[in-house]
Amino acid sequence: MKATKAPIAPLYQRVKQYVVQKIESGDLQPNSRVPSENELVAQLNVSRMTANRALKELSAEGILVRVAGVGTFVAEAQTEGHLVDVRNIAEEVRERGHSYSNIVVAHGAVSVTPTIATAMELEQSVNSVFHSLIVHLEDGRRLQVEDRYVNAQAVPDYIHLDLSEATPAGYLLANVPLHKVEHRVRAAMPSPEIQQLLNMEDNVPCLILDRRTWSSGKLVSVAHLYHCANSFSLAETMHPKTD
Amino acid sequence: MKATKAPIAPLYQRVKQYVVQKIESGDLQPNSRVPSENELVAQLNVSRMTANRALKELSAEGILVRVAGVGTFVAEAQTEGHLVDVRNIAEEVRERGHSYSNIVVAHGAVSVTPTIATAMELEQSVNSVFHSLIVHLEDGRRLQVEDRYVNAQAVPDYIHLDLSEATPAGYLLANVPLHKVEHRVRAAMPSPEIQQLLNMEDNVPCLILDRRTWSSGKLVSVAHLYHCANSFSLAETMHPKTD
DNA sequence: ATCCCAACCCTGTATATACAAGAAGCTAAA
DNA sequence: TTTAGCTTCTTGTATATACAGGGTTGGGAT
Repeated sequence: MKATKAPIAPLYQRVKQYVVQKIESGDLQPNSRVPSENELVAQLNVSRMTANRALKELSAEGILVRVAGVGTFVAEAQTEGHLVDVRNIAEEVRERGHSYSNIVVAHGAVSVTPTIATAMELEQSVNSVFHSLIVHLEDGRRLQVEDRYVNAQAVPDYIHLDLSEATPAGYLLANVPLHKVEHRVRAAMPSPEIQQLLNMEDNVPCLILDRRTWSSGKLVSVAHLYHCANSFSLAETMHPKTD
Repeated sequence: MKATKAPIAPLYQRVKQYVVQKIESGDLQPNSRVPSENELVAQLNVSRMTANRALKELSAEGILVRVAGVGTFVAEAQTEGHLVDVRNIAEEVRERGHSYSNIVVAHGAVSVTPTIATAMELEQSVNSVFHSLIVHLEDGRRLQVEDRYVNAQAVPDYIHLDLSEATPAGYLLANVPLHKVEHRVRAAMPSPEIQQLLNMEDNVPCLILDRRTWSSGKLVSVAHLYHCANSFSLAETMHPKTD
């Protein structure tokens, strides 16, 4: 064909976008059938190879599932986090091309309990820490509950953070040099509160990432990040050096 | 009746293999230039589109880096601190000063199901893989259930492994060079079989580590490692570089 | 000597075409 | 009724062709 004047984005990317739009708008639900290559050819006036590339890449990205001889379908939402990185969840979501939003359940100072004091390596004289409880959403879907405690001595301005503008992780990464990080991954059944915040069905476990960060030898923050195990896993691929 | 066909991998995969071999053999070092699309056309007698697909996919996998107008180069090997080591569980237990033992539930060849074929990236001609199901014990306590599938073509001697003497991970680490590892951590409720093998109470989730290993571009083994979430978690501490 | 431009090689994108193979449904034969 | 085969739709692979645009290099004009 003679089309293609000054394409802002490559054609195959616009085809991808066309399909993604239909998914994100709710027009196409998980497991529903997406247009076949030949249907995209007819609808969008592109060649089959271009439609093939678009669907193939969306399949490689885990957005779609293709079955030879049957068709192409919307994949079950299954988010994959990174094992190693200390990342800002808002950035991760946006990098996947999705929209980020959050719900702030709590954000203020709380008095120290023995459990908190131990986890945060606090001295006896400290009797107050900051606490935030936030639900992070990806395309409106409840992805993560962040239950975070912050050392008020180390980051006194944390309490003034506007959580509609920034995430705790983003703020801390930008304002406190990171000297040591401890990660722990565990599984557990959700408490009723967590279950409700994540909209989880009964009898489904949580995958929990506990993260503690230090700066200049002082513990800065403890975060418990809860995810519904049905729709979240942590993954990484590495290429070891050949010995 | 089917006509006699060569049960071989698609051409673009063989081109990928051709390039990966050169890298893993040390023939091509990081940052060195790999054959251009047109050079592959001449060397392998394939079309440029096929060479393009091979290089494009290797680029997407992080093996190569492509620069328009310049060429294609071997990517720097990424080796950083990882949450999950590829370790031998028997060694880990003994390093903790405890006694290691195991129960072999199954060890033999099984026929390939579609699920297995997909997970193991098997070609259609392959209809049998090795399978082991082992319970690993630490001081008599059931620590981990290892549900492992091994590519029989890649490691034909695996089936003769004496599991009372060695673990699958130990054997594979010692006998197959490791070129790529994929880890996935997830949580799920145990199947009745897993629950029984781990002696788990009701309503307790599993923490599951899925590990896939490749050598010379071929998938060698898929392992599902099940742990009782009440008594197991994954942890790591790291010291980030100060930027 | 310096600067500009044309030639050339590289990757990136787009199309038309072709055949193979998987899956499902319909039809006709047993 | 059951079964075997045919048709048709789907994805998967492979090729030839074309043009666009980035990057390098070298030659020629100034």
